[in-house]
Amino acid sequence: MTYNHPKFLVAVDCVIFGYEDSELKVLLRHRDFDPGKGGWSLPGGFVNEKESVEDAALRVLFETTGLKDIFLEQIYTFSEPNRDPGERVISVSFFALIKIQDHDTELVGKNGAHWIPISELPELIFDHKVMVDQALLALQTKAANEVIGRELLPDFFTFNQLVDLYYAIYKRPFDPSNFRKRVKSLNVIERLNFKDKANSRKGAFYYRFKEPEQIEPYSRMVFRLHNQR
Amino acid sequence: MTYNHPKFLVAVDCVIFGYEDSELKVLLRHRDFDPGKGGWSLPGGFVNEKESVEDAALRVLFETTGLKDIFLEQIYTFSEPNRDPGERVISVSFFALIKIQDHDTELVGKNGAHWIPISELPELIFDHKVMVDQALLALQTKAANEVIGRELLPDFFTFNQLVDLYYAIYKRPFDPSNFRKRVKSLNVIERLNFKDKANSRKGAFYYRFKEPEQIEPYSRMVFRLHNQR
DNA sequence: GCAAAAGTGTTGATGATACACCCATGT
DNA sequence: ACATGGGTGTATCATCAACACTTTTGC
Repeated sequence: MTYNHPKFLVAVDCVIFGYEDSELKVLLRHRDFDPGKGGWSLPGGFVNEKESVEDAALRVLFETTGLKDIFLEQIYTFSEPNRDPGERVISVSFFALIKIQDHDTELVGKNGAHWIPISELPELIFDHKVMVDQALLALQTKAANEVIGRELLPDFFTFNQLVDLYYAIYKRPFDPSNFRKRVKSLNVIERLNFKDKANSRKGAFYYRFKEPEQIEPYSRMVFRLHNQR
Repeated sequence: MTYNHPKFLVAVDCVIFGYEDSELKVLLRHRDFDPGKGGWSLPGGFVNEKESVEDAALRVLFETTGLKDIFLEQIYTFSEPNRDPGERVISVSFFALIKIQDHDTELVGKNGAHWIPISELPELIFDHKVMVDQALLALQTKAANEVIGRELLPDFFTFNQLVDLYYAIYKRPFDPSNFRKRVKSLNVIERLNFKDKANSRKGAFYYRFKEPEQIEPYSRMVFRLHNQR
């Protein structure tokens, strides 16, 4: 049997976060087609027959970065009838985390995509700014509930890199000493027996994330996002 | 200009929570039509032209409960190609909170809808069980971040009713004394000068929620959902 | 006066914050 | 030996959980 109701174009838009040079960045596309020609947009695409929105998002991610097996999370569905001035499109937004150093820079360039620091966001078309804001909030929430970084940092990293990542995500300072204590207590990373000597004479040990199966559940960071009053 | 891509049926499904007889309940429909005939489903409906998914959900809510101005929050979009055996349908789930005592019971009956305690959920069609589980989690999260009850309890209520609501939502006990202290400290409810004398000789004061504009921001309950380890 | 529920107070444990201090090393 | 960032320890304060206690009232 079939239903008799209106049908809609369905698209996905991806807020792809990366971390580089102590900055949180988003992958944006410069639009060379209408609608929104000349403006900036999130990488996105239409959903195909026999494809879930998650699969469509993974396809878009592969097309723009050349990477598979990417962290991906659905965020919200935007459906205002006039949100796309061209034609009605219902769009599902996602956020993704990738290690910038791993991606295919050639592909990225070919697609007119660019890594833009979150602090220097240009005007975005349609409701894409809202998507970025929601994605950033989701990233902050994720970072509060677990030690983030597995999908953003290099495989080996120092505590300084980790705390700098948190600083970039939250735009607020963290006491390095207390941060270190907290992260260590959660038992999700392990120290390696070599150091980064580039930034100090003493050298800072490298760490890496443990394999997921070695990690106990409920290892939350739980610092207050809003620590006023 | 227009796009040339496949189009899809888009629907909404609503997890409507109510609170009655110290139990958290969900409004379910008994299906007298295919697919899923004879089973239980969430109230839902297809999205119309020129209607956002939020508007569609509000319409479904009005049709099943007779109520407007309902608390409503989008949760997730389900898009597996085969999730509906009839034809491909992409469905956006919502959760809603209503005061059971306010609703139009006649309408509800006419639609084959029933209030089912969350602890006695029957088998649900398609992926509707997942929708309920996600909605319950969203409700628990909301209850942890603010004092919930404005949309579920009668206008006047006692502290016991409030703590019982929390018990129903979390299925775990709360120390009445500490709960009371916590809620009072958040300054979101105010005591009225009359009592419920039905359950004790002393009588328990009635309270009501303050108007939203009288409430300071960041009044979170913040008790741990998972208080193991 | 006493039972029973409403409501308050106290205490010890836990966790967060601020910050002083020690460590290792290249020059 | 000292400057520099890496890393540890500690004192203070806020918050939470447990539970003893007091209050109010009808019978």
